[in-house]
Amino acid sequence: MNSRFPVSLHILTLLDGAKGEVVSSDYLAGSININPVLVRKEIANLRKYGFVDSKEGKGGGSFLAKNATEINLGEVYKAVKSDYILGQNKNEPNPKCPVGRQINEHLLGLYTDAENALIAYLAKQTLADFALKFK
Amino acid sequence: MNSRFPVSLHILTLLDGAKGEVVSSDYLAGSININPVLVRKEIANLRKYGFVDSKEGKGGGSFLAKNATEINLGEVYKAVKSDYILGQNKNEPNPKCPVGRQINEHLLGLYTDAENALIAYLAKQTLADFALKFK
DNA sequence: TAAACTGTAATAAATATTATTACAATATAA
DNA sequence: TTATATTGTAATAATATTTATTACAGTTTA
Repeated sequence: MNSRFPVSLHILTLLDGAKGEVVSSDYLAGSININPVLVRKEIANLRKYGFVDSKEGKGGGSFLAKNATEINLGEVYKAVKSDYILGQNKNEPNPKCPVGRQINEHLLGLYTDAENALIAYLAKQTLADFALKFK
Repeated sequence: MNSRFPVSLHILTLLDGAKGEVVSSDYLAGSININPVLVRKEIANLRKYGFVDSKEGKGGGSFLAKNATEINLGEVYKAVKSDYILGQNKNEPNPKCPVGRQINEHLLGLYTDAENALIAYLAKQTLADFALKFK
């Protein structure tokens, strides 16, 4: 499991706290304690999903492109997800076995529904709600 | 993300199909298409949780220790889970930053609730329900 | 007592993740 | 107009995780 969700949420929380001021990838990386290049990559993704925008050049950095009340955690999850939520076997199961032949199809159905249940839960909370927990 | 959940569910589905007959780790591994040693490790875990039992020696193998209607997929998930559901940053966030200092605590709260939502969904389905999908 | 298994440890190989280096492009401001 | 601070991104290296393999002792059966 990678750390893209917590890293993205950390970035978004910091940007929310900055109230429109731009924040550099170095500053963000310093709070998260990861390499700034990873932060910039993650920001590229958040930008792609319309959550943030960035300004290049000296004095540049990133800022929220939407109000924190308009970003829910289900959307953030969808923006970073890559793996199957409950894992996958990379090898092809045995097609000669009735279970092997059909399991991926049935796992996919299960995963789709399970992920929707998770997203529904996450979608109840906005970035604003999350950021409010910080004192 | 590892493949422990799909591997465990595959094993359990095969054992359900075997109707009490013992199934060898070699046979299970052949259907899943993974190494038999991994199957035996995963079976050791399923045994620890009381889902299966095994018989050593020639003609040995594993079998369900409970009725498939008494095993729900939420329990299976709990038996194999190791990672935080939405990932974790292994490096310690910056304690000098208010967000860095508190984020793990707030992520933990979020993850606990999110995982409970996922488990609640999975718990609605038994192994028997899942196995019934196979023709 | 040979054969077919499980259980498990140790190690190797493969894959995935994260970190680092490097540098072009961009914007600011002295 | 030029030095500086930044983003964007590619390439590579380092680290961590996952999976596979090898090896073998112990168990049970026939």
